[in-house]
Amino acid sequence: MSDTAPVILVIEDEPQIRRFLRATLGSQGYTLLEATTAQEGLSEAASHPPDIVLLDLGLPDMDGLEVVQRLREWTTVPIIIISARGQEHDKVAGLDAGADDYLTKPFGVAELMARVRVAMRHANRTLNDGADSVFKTGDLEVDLAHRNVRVGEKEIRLTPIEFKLLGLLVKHAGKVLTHRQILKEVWGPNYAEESHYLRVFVHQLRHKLEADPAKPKYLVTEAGVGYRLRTE
Amino acid sequence: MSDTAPVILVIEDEPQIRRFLRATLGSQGYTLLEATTAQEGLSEAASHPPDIVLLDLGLPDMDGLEVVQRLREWTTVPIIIISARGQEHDKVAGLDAGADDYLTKPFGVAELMARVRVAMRHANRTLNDGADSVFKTGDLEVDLAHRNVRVGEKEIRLTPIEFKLLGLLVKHAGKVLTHRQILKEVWGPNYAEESHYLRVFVHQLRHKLEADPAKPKYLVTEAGVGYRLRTE
DNA sequence: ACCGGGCATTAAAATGTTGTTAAGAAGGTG
DNA sequence: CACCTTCTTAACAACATTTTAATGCCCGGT
Repeated sequence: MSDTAPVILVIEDEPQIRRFLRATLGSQGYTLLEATTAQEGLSEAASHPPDIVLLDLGLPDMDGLEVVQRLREWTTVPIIIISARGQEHDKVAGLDAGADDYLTKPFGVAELMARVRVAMRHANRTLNDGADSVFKTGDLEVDLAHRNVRVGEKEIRLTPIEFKLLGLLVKHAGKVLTHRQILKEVWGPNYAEESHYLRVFVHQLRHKLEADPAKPKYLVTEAGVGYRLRTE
Repeated sequence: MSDTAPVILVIEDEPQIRRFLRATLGSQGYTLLEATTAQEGLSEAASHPPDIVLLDLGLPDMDGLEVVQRLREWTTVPIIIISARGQEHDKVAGLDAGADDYLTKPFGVAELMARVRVAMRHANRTLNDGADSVFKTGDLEVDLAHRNVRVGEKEIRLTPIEFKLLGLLVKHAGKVLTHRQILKEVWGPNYAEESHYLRVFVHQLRHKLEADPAKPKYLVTEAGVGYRLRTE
């Protein structure tokens, strides 16, 4: 299985810092996406939704705070601001705009890495409060933290998108998610109307998870609305 | 959204800083719990679970990291460390032990408040899916947010229009809604006169919800006027 | 008791949504 | 570069919901 490494999007115009981040984060097993302008960063985030965003406030083409706001219109991905501006009011503005953390340059690698780990914890902490993070219903068992899925005794292999889709359903188990909600979360906001993607992947998931894919027990259709993962 | 003020537990031995936090946080509408030792802090957290913990690492009776670990054994409450130790390895250790943020003394009030707000955002997000309002009357249970409906133990599946219609009735439970009101809300303003639509769907709803559809208990007809969802 | 107007019931046609399949493109890996 | 997996795309089949229409029922007024 191509071990799905967490994806970090770096939006930063200074090549030196990008190189530095590429080296340190890359060596820790993260996959890096890079953008050198705000525009590029926003569209990159939309087309390849990352697990974490590292954002430099001092971009040439747009105010960093606006970038935060634009991201927050559709995603709750952790945003860590990296900025040369260390004034308190800058930090407050950044955090209140929706960022999750704020690091002032120059910063230490170790601290950055630790704060990235905190962000990963938050991202992975699904909506179940403190309880064990394995979801069970019937024969189906989904361990979000360890990224594995079982039906009965059998381990199920899922592709990245399949897992993301199932993960989303698990996080909102019992609740109906609309096609648009799912598409925006899994594929990114540009795909909100591409509901045929969803059909294909729901089909594949059922094929892997359901005893009788034609009569799904877990991943049920709410016709005209969306899909739902049934709880017992 | 609880109507009660968020509770912040401050574990800090220096009276000055406690006083300072009491003043600033208190004036922002937070309720403060205070503990001056690690022991006290741990038992306070256990007996009155707070929404956020502010933890000083330099406590007299126990290492701050151990406090974090002990808390993390049972709670995911946001922990913000406040410490005089500003060395990078201290921060890394604190964050990796399970803290969510790390502020070095001396810190600005505004930044602390902003980071508390970030923590509150995180804490609230986990609750969002849980307890929305579910409407109940007799055996009927309607959860608008999750979009599901039950009668007794049995899950009822509704089509989009059926659900919209029932949802409207739930939102105005107990009140009579005229045919025109319902038609305008559910089908749109151009359908205000098409009352036969309504009859068909009321019939279908009753068929799915009522024990005896001919003698409706929940969805009752107000002859000459409209329909009403009966409350108990 | 009869009539009429609103209401309930039913079912088939029309419309819209979802499921299925397969082939080709893209991406990653050795 | 050649392999493999995964993703995208498209076309068609299967299904569910909504609309439409026709019929029968109940109740109050005369």
